[in-house]
Amino acid sequence: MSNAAVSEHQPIPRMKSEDRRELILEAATGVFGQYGYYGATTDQIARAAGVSQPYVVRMFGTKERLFIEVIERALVFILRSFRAVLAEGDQDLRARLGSAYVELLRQRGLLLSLMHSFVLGGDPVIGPRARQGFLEVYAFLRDEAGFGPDDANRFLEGGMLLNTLVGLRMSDEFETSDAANEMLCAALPQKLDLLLELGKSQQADA
Amino acid sequence: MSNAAVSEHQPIPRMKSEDRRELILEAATGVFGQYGYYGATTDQIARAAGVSQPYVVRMFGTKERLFIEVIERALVFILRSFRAVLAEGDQDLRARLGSAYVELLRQRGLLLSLMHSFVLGGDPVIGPRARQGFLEVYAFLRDEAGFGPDDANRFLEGGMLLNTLVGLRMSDEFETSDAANEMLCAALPQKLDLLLELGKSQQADA
DNA sequence: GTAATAGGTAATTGAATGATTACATGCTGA
DNA sequence: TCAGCATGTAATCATTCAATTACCTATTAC
Repeated sequence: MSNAAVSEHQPIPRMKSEDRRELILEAATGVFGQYGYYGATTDQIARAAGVSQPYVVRMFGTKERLFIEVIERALVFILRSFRAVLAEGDQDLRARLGSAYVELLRQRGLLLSLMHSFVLGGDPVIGPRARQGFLEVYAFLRDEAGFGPDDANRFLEGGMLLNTLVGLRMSDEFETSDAANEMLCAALPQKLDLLLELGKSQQADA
Repeated sequence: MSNAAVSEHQPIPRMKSEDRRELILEAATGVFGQYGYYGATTDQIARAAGVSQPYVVRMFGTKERLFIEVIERALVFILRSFRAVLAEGDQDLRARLGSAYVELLRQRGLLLSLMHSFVLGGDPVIGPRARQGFLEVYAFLRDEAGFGPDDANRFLEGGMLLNTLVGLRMSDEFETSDAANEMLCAALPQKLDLLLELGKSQQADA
């Protein structure tokens, strides 16, 4: 064995808390997306972010506040992504917004964390934020994208089915069930490849 | 105070376990629908059913098995309700099935328990059951109701948005938010009254 | 250089919760 | 009528988990 510099006490570098915050939010988005608000633990999130459990709690105060930050951040991502689409012109807007929505699946857990918040609308803290977030998206579609009530509704319907199919991991059945195959093809006219690809990579994780 | 018959030891009547089972499943459907699989506790369910917590666990073995039974029972309700619609003729089938689906909201927590199972598709036990249930509904639409892939998809899209709006308790904002008002009107062409009515009664519960 | 501050963790705690055990009592058939 | 089974509960256990405390060490400002 080399004896050089073995016990040299080299300092462990530290990150700016703002960066660490972002890492934790990203990890939390993934874990909340998979297990939901109650099912996810601060310890799982901490490990996914590579920090200790107390650090997570200290940085966000409570698990509840962390979850709120996760869904508010998710909403910012969605609206930013939608506005970018809008800035590129208004041809085929519906399809391009849909496409942008599907692309958000790349941010692991983002749409699913939101979905979990949507089904907890009865919660006194989470509920109001979740409703507000949903209504912000609706307001975007109506006021910025120029959709009428029916088009906005159609768009949201498609989004919620997509979220559900992703939550269900329906892509797992793509090859084993004809019905699943057909349903996924109908639900994702384009972008099916993206869903399948992400499905495989997350199987590898687990 | 009257002294008559005070300590008369009158027996506490007992229920057949099959009936009790049904009571518990109904209570569990409501509690799981509100809090989700992880958020609901066996104690809450027991209290809602008017029995002790150990009784719930003993009857179903584990909380997980209880949840599985809840979602399988929910699916039976849905398909029974859909088949009843089918038996009444095939005019306006889409609208009548949609109407029957909304009526299922009367069974408190039924659609929401399912929705919670859908977003836990990554769970090794819940996931497969949830996917199977969803695919059964799809198979009904295609094979029994005679929908094509696109119509079936449209139907499911509408269903998932309805589930989401119910989970969000969006009806709470019906009077306070123009956007919510408009969205709900677009999403539930008929049957809006039912949603609002149920929303009020469940506010009274809480 | 050296306080002071910021970025972190190990150890622990207190409450919640699913599950188990032991026990009590109503019901039913021979 | 009474033995055996079914219906049910009180008490408790073992675990998990969010939160707290106490402490350590980079980094930074002066």
